[in-house]
Amino acid sequence: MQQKKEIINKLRSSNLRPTKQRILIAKKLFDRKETFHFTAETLNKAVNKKGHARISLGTIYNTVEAFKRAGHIREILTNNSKSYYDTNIKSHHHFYDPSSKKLTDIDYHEVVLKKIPNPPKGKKIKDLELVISLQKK
Amino acid sequence: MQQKKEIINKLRSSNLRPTKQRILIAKKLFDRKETFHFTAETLNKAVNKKGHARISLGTIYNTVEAFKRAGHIREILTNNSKSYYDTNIKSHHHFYDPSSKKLTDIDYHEVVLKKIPNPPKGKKIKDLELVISLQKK
DNA sequence: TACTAGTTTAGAATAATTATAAACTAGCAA
DNA sequence: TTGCTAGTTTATAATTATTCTAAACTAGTA
Ligand SMILES: [Mn+2]
Ligand SMILES: [Mn+2]
Ligand SMILES: [Zn+2]
Ligand SMILES: [Zn+2]
Repeated sequence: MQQKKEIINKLRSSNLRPTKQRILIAKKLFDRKETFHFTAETLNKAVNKKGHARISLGTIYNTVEAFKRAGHIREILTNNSKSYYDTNIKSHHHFYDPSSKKLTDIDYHEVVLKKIPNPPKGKKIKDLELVISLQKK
Repeated sequence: MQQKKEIINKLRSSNLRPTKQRILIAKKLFDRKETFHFTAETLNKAVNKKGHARISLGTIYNTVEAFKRAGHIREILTNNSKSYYDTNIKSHHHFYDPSSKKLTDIDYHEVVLKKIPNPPKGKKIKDLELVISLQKK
């Protein structure tokens, strides 16, 4: 759970002015216990609930991109037409349920890779993501 | 390397009429030594080179979808805005180089998973894809 | 050869995202 | 405190990838 102060610091530390909109979006994203997996659309819905000042969709996109560049969120692999983002920025894996289009975290240590191939010449591994797609049993 | 006959059989066996367009696309896709990773756009370019009868982009999309449904190609995980497809339909993994946006196959046996988590209740694993993103060393 | 269901096509429609440019505001300085 | 300005937000237009539509075409069969 992140206080407003912390959120403002987080924004300042990444050279993002703590505007009303960014603070509200950051609260929605980071002021929660569990990891949040979202798209621009779901974030927009979450943020533009009754009782809040309305935030334009443009700002949703701008802010998601800014938070991503700043490393506060990461984009997840899917083969959906929409981009999916994750408030869990640690390297980790996912279950993907195509029927609900929902992602679930798998902790990095829940997966043990006994053997992986060497990266091609001149390249090193930046990240390693496993997606386990599910189906009805 | 697939002969025209084989290609026609492949189409027939999946209830796809072997039209001029489908045969040409299938040749481009399957009549080659290595795995082919492509998007609708790259396939369209490959197929609509000089010397060939022109195939509409609509047909490219229709055919890719039909081949995918028939199991002749599979869609790959990326976080690109375009859909990526693969002529390698065996379960396998990929290196992804964000700078070139190119995928490279990793044979299934090049990766050994020593431990994976149990799928949630009522679900089983349909597929398991690992993507290793690369960066300059 | 003629029929018909399936296919192709150009073009329109849709969906997600990005660009534009005018109005607004956070942070700083006079 | 006020004014300035660079950064930000917003509505709206533009772009990009993909899907839809419906008319023209054709593979397979009778
Ligand atoms: Mn994708
Ligand atoms: Mn994606
Ligand atoms: Zn996650
Ligand atoms: Zn592959």
